[in-house]
This record gives sequence, structure tokens and C-alpha cells, in this order.
Amino acid sequence: MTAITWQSVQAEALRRIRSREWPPGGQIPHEADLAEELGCARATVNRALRDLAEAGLLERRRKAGTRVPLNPVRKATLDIPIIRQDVESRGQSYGYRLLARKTAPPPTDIAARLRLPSDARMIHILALHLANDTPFCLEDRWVNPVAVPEMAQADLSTISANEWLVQNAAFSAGDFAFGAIAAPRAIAEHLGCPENAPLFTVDRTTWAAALPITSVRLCYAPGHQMTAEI
Amino acid sequence: MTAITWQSVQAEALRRIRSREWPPGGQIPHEADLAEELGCARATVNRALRDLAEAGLLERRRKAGTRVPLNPVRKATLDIPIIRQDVESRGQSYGYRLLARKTAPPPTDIAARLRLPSDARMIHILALHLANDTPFCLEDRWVNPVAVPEMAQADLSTISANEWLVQNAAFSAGDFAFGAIAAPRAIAEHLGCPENAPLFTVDRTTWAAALPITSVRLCYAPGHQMTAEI
DNA sequence: TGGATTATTATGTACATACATATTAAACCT
DNA sequence: AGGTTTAATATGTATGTACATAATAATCCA
Repeated sequence: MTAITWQSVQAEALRRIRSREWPPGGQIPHEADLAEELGCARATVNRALRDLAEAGLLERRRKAGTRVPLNPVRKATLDIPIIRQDVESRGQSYGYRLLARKTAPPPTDIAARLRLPSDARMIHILALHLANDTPFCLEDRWVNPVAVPEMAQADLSTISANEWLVQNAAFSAGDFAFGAIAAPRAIAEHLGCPENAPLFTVDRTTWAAALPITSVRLCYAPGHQMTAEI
Repeated sequence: MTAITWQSVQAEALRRIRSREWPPGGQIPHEADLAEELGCARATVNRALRDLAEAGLLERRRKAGTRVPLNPVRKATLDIPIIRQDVESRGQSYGYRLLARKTAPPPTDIAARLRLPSDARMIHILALHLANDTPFCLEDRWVNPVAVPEMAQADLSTISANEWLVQNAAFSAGDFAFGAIAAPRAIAEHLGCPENAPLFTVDRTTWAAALPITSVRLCYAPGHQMTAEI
């Protein structure tokens, strides 16, 4: 009979943080004391508090102990599915059109972001993702063929570069930037929206260790929202 | 001498996933086997694999075992600091102006989102956050006074509602939505940007258990980007 | 055969113990 | 007093064991 779980310890810790029994900025008892008080092993307390620290609700440092941060930096978790799954999980039918694919030197900002020379040969892909046959998202992607040589043979008319890369490229790290732009003429035409319409954009760069794989900008149709939970 | 850490086990697992030694869609050896093979305790393997599963790189189910997902839904972690810290961490000076504060019934969409009757009395706050004395972000917030009665006495001219709530409201859950809008006249004037400029927006609703606390829309000045890493 | 019941099995968790590691506080020496 | 060394301490992690739990596979029975 083990009534005390690490979740119950975590719930009790949360309660104390919220009730200010453990005030913001203040130190909390150390693991051994809590374990004794709650009647469980230190490992159980450790698991509970470590988890809270990862969520930004506690700050822990060796020897210094554990404290409740004054201004907690909360962490939200964002799910990044492939676009097809994103559309399908909304209960809509997914469609895809490859608009262009060619080898060319990248624009300077892309080259700089990937730390490649601006005369490097890269694959440029332009594709449209559809939901219920209406434009959902425009994918403007540059791929480093050195990182994924197999891509030259890939048939990107049936599977999107987005999906192909998730399945075939071994990426280790990446960064995202979310923002908004006014739709330029060319993009507005593809998305079927007015020129200068406000578009939600996601810029994404991925790496395999130090080797740059791809940099992509996704322009979503007007009104699109991306959601996260905390 | 304990050379094997859960991090090293995790690194080895990652290597096998990336090298396709453990192919997408395939099952991997169970914990006991891996522990024996790598020469460590099962708990160590468990910690390593559990972490990878949380990041979306593995799928684990009791009895069914652990497998490499075909289309991994990667999880990105977003830091949500208070706006002042966001500005200051960019090396800019933070400024703040309370534009309006009054009690009023909420618009229907806000009421619906918070599951409150549309004739509820709520506190409406409009405030401008500045970076280096130029507009950074416009905060349009509705607060449920039932959830935070102390807010009636709060001096929101020196501390933003954003910061006050983080320090004083015991929130337990929340959701975010990121999007883009064309700046309406009123917002454009506050942000000092052209009307219809594309603005990055964050809509955020927070709860204390079942009790709605606040719903806020942050409109960032044109060009602003929010970043995340994976 | 089919539906319910019962093993079986892989992950999930708890615990006691031991040691590692980072950091602070104390002691020390010049 | 000030800088350096040393001790003390809280968290971090590894281990072996034991049992819990969920889900599948096997079995049984009508």
C-alpha cells in the first residue's frame, strides 16, 4: 500500500506555493525534511520538485536549496506536428500542391541564418498546403543538399517536403520564430487572400549537430491561430 | 565510479533513433534488455527513455513497449516571461503606461471564452508597454474580480496588470493562441504604426481550477517575433 | 465461435542506500 | 583584513528490489 505518489507530493507542493504557505521569493524546506514530513522517500520528493522546477514554478540549486521564484517564467509546451496531421486533426481533408522546386543560391538572409556561403547550391521549394481544398499554408523552404543528399531523388509532388524531412532527416536541434507579415502580392495570390492581409508566420531552422539542414517560412492563411497550453 | 548516466543512455538512444538502427515505426528493446546491454540499472534506462517520450521522440505504452513514432510530434518549449523581463532581457529599458481601467460587462466573445455571463462585472484594463521609450506591446485585458478581489485595491499605474497577476493570482492552467491581425485605427494610434499594419498577437486565458481569472490580448508592435527552441 | 476471464508482460513508481557534484559557509593562514 | 583552503550541505543521480498498473495475449467456457 503506497498511498503517496510523486504526483500527490507535487500537488501538495503546488498547493503550498499557491496558498503562499511557501511565499514568492522564499526558500522551502529541503528534500529530506519534506520526505519525512510527508512520509515518503526523498527520491519521491525529488521527482515531484524537479518536475515543478522544469515547469518554471520552482528554482533549485545545489546546496542553496529550493525557492519560489518572484517572477516565474512559465513554460508552455507547443506541439509541432507535420502540417498534414495539423489539418487532419481539425477534421478537415488535407491537400497538397508542389508549386516550384529548383536548385539555386539562397538569398543572403537565409544563407546567413544557416551559416552557409551565399553562393552555396541549395534546393528551393515552394508548396501549398490545403484544408478542405482551400489554401491553408504556404511553405517556402530552402534545403541544404549536403545534409540530405537523398532529397534529390525524393518525389515531392505526392509527399510534402515538410513530411519528407521529418521522416528522413535526422535533426537534432532547431529554433522557431513566430511573427506577422503583410501578404506580398505573390503570396496573397497563392493563398487567395487580399494583398497586404495580415499573415501569421512561422520561421523554422533545423540542424543536425553543426550541419544546417533546412530553413523554412510557413505563411498561414488569414485568421489562422496556433495554440498552446500551460 | 559510475560512468553511465541517464544522459549518456539518452544520447545513445538518440543516436540509434537517428541512425535508424531503431527505425521509424519500429519497436525498440525493452528496458530490462537495454539495461543489461548498456550495463546499468533499469531505472537509469527508464529515466532516459521517459524523457525522450516526453519530448515526442518515442512512444511508450505499458505492456506494448516502446516504439519510434513514424511522424513524431515534436514538442517545443516556449518561455513566457512577464513583459518587463522580456524587454529587459533584450537589453532595452522598460516603460509602462496605464491607458484605461474601468469596470464594465465584457464583450460576448470574452465572456464566452471565460464561460461567464455576458452581464458579469469585469475589470477592463488597457495598457501600453514600452521598450526604449517606443511602443512595444499593447495589453488589452479583462479580469474576473471574483477570482482576484484584491485587484480592486492594486495600483496599476506603477506595476502592470501582467506583472501584478503573475505575482498575486494563483493560476493553475491556461491556454495561448498566436495569430496575426491588421491593426485597427485605435490600436495603431497607441502603437504608433500605420493602420492595418500586420501585428503579431497573443491571446491568453488563465484559470484557477474552474474559476476564470483573466483573458488578455497582447498586440505587439510591427516586426516583433517570438522565439522558441527545440 | 465468440465473449468473458485469466495469465503475462513492459512500463511506471516507491524505497533505502550510496555516492557525486555544486555551492556556500567556515576555518585558516599570511 | 583578505584571499585561500577546507568543511558542510542540498540537490543530483545510480542501484537493486519490490510492487502497481495497463494492455495484450492466452485461455476457458457456454
